[in-house]
Amino acid sequence: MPPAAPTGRSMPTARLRIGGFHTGDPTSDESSPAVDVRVVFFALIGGRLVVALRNGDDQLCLPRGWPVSDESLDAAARRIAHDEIGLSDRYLEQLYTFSVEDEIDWTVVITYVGLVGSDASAGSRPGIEWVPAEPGVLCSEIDGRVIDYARTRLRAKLGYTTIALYLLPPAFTFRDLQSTYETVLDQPLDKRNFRRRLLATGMLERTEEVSRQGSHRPAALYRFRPTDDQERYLTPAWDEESS
Amino acid sequence: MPPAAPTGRSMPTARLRIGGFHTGDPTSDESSPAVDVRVVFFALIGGRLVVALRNGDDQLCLPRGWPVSDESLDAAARRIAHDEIGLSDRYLEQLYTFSVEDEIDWTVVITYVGLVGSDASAGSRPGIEWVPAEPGVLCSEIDGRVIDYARTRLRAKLGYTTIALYLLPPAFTFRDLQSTYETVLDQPLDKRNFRRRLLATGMLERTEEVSRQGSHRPAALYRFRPTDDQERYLTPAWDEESS
DNA sequence: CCAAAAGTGTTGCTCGTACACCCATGA
DNA sequence: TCATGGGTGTACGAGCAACACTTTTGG
Repeated sequence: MPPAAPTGRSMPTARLRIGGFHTGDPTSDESSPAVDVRVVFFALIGGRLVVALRNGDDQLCLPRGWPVSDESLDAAARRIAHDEIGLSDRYLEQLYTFSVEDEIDWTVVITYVGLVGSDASAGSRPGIEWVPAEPGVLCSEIDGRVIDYARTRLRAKLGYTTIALYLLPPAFTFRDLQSTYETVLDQPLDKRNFRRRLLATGMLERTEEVSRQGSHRPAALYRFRPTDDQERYLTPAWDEESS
Repeated sequence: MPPAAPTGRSMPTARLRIGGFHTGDPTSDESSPAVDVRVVFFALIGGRLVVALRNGDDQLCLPRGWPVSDESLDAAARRIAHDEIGLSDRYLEQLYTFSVEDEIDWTVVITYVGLVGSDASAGSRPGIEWVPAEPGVLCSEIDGRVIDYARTRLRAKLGYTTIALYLLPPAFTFRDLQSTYETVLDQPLDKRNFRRRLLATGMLERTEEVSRQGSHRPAALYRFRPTDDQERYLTPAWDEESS
């Protein structure tokens, strides 16, 4: 089980809450934590994996917000995606939940990972900064660890799912695809084996178009087959939309 | 993204909340959800995979509790393990977090999976019932889905980790081990291949003792090597112990 | 015609799977 | 000696990793 780790100096917000109550249990007036949702948005910019950070109290921090009533946690995460990144319809997955406490606040933090097409950085709201997703990102320690963990999971998941899709534009060359994998996995891959393996999955579809750039042979453009229902492995098929 | 899924016929909603607000926003006195932690405890009893349920309002439900201040979520889950199952030092892993809402309550539920040695059912508190972990368990619909999902994850994880360890007594025969896998995976396995594969992992250590029972050749007893630090795959290496 | 990236096959090895018989014991 | 489960080896196929040259284009 996850061994103890530092408690994290997170945000002094002033927020009190009274009454965590419970079905059947009448002890209804103890303090109970605030809840907030944070999202690690990844994108590929200039061949680097980057995350979206915004200004926090005294340093950069992950985009965040609170769920409102009548809103599932997933919906809250989607809303944050929309409000902060201007992001429409992308990949979003729950990561982990933990609690943070300091002298003032007690907060339960539900974290998500979101993937954004490389273009979307353009559409992101002002106040959002895209910084390289390497260990030691300038942000709170807690958020830094969340980012590291998110990256680890992204890497692991790239192996057995099609989520790379969400980091790429609708049409892409094999080189684009391979670079994406190489960037996220942080290791070089063999061109022929990569091509063979990806083609073997049947996820790819070659389009008529080609990408001409530079004085060399043009590259065929591919897209993902609309068979995109396998990236949900290890995520519950239920999540109640309250509303 | 987990597309909207069965909305769960739970909860018609009343409960209003205004304004999801953000860092820097001082609107601090709106309602915020209660938080509770539920644990799906699995054990093997009589060759069946069973879960621990306790009496809820009108039906069985998962063992649960709320985190108190100065207590991490993991610690809360451990406390529940101790209070409800009388469980000391076993495997516990976070599963998923979601929110539930009805006319009265708005709750964020953090779920865990716990694994219990087959013996431990004896030590469980009165009021706990161990029921077969099959789809359609008699409990609330929400809890039922949590159990199903927990089982799915357990099954998946058995493939690439050593968690089977926690469902077995300290010493066990190869048959015990194989039955455990077969029960959880719900499929028969080849004896020789199973043995070879498990030995190849190097996790097992043959003890001097044997298990004599029945009129046939006694079986060698094995135990897991104290190399038990790999079952944390896909779980963050950090989790703040507040306290 | 040159530079630069696109595209293409084969081979060896590893790992998983299928499969059947002898062994040790208690009754 | 018999019934019962414990314990063992081999052969095939699938899939992955390593590896180098030809093709097409723009300049």
